[in-house]
Amino acid sequence: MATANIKEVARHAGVSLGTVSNVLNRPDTVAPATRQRVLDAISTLGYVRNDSARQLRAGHSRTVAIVVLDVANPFFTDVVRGAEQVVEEAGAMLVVCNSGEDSARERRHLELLEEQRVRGVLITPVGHGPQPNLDKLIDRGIPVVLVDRGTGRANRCSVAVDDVLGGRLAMDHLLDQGHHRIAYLGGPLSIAQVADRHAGAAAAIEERGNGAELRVAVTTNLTVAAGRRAAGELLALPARQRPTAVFCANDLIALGVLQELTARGLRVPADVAIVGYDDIEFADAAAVPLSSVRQPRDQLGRTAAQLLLEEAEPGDAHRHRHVVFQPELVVRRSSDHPRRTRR
Amino acid sequence: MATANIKEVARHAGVSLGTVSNVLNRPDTVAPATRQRVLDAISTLGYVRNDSARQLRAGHSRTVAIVVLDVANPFFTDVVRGAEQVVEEAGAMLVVCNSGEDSARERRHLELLEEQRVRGVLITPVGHGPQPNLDKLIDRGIPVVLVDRGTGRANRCSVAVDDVLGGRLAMDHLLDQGHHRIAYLGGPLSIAQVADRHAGAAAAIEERGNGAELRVAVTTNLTVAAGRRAAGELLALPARQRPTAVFCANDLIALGVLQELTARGLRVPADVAIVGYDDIEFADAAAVPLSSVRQPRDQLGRTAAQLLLEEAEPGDAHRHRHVVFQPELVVRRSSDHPRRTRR
DNA sequence: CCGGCTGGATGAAACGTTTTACCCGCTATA
DNA sequence: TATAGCGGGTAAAACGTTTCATCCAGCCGG
Repeated sequence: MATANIKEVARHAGVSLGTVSNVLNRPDTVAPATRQRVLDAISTLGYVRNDSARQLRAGHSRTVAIVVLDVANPFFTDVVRGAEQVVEEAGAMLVVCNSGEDSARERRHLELLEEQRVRGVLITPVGHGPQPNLDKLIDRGIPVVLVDRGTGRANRCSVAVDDVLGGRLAMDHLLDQGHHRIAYLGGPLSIAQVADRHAGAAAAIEERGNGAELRVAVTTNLTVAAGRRAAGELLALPARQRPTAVFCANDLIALGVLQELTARGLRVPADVAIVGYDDIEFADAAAVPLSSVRQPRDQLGRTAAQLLLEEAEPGDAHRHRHVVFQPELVVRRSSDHPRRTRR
Repeated sequence: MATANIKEVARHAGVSLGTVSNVLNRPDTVAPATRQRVLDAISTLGYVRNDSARQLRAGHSRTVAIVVLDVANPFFTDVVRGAEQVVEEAGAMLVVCNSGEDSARERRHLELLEEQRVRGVLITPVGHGPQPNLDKLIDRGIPVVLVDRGTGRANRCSVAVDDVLGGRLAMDHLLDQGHHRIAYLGGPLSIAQVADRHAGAAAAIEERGNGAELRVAVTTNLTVAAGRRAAGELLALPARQRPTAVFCANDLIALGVLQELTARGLRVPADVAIVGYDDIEFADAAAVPLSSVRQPRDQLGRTAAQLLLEEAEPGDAHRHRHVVFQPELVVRRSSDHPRRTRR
């Protein structure tokens, strides 16, 4: 069932091969009558363009790749959706590759993508070190845009969200509500995001905390179970040292805290207020809807894709840009309970 | 920076173009000395195979596509991970396409994939009707495997999970625990999965319920909020008509039920037992860990990919198969509380 | 010494497009 | 009337592989 090719279409329509190509690519340059004959031939033969041949001629494909650390992570799925939208509008195709935090798989993907002569690559690289693979791609003239990683590099564009600002927003809100003893829960601090969010929180309290105190409890990871444990430790403190508000490095921790506090008979937000981070889908559906810092994830993807397509555009010199988005605080019941200020 | 091609490599190594190709594809047929010369040339020139040309010659690509209804849905992300594994082991590449439940986008994806001459397509089609697009692909000789949909078709393979059995498992478990008044919560019934799970539950109670009663509450959708509302309605019943156990069509509903019951002062599982469906990540992390029916999602993906690759294998006639997996009940605290049987 | 075989290498064809240079007949303009 | 321009079309080259038929040199058995 060898699929019909352009030559057969031409023969069938009684025109030359070039004309068929014109019908396909520049329909307005061919007379309506012939155009119709060609279209008829195409449909009766069930002709389908052969993209390999097309790419071979063009020198590059019309696909853009995105390499994510984990396809199952909601952060990345949203980024993918955003990127997808832009890429498809541009008539290209987005292929999603999963490195699974494994740099060997990442490298293998990049090699395959290079063989395919992809138009460009959006990527959140594994790790934070130097990236010879990516440099190689860039040397070859394949545009690369970094997603949520290492904003500084000169030879590529990047998009990211300002985690320091996110920490600041959360803390400002808690201070506004009149809290004075506040805890930051999350870890390990080797994760850049965890450290940045803490830095923002610390800065806010320094600048306008008016003597408020920030207690940091480092967790081993960012899970619900870790949140429960951390909450348990807070509860072990004597009542008047106990924080009246906690800011968690992500929503999973926050949900764990919420569960443990509730189970031990404390009321949220009356006894303890909680603010999470990421605004995952469950934040709104929690027993007490969770305040959280939301990142514009799909916009991250959209912008990354736009930068990439812009860079891939032939012709005019492209200047690399580093776009930083601002997160946004979503206040829900878990922290919506002003306290009378007592000092 | 036009990338070096095979001809330049040949010139650089002082051999013919065909020899380079042999080094790449059948290294053992070329003498060690020349082979080494060629490899050196390849590395000094930074040569990278051009996949378009290769595909053009071969007539088809080495990629397999999976078209899912929603990239962000954990069900599909797990299926993708499973498929990915198998496909990559076979040296091919998996591209993930997202139809977003939109049949126009689905069609567009299939068209593009056909232009790319993909090796095969794994797909959960939008809707349940006839699928002219897929039939067209199959006519062209491109293997298609259906995922979690319409098991019966003769001209393609399929993989699915037995939802009727899943309903049965849940209900058997609740009956085993001594429950007599049980509710099934979920909807709309137009969703095949919701209907099948109910059918299984109803069959179980019919066969061995010994007079037990199944009350069905149809919800408008499968969300936490719907679960809360449904739970509220159950609570409105007079205490002795109130079910002592609920089986929910998915975990979101179940979580909603859990929240509402807890908020109204009922204990789970002492007052009301709950069983969910899907075993999402949060099931285990809920305030009361949730019993749930688990589907072998990644195995679904793995098997689908295997069937596809088998069918794509040239040569021997392939017989289409329909593989049905059995779900598994995971018992956690939310239903682990035997009642003394009173009649 | 010859015929046949073999390991190793070669050259050219073929895959299906897109693009470029070119051609033809016609009309409008100087 | 010569010329330029134009709409509509054609032929052929080029893209980078893979494969297949061919070739060559050396070797072995007879």
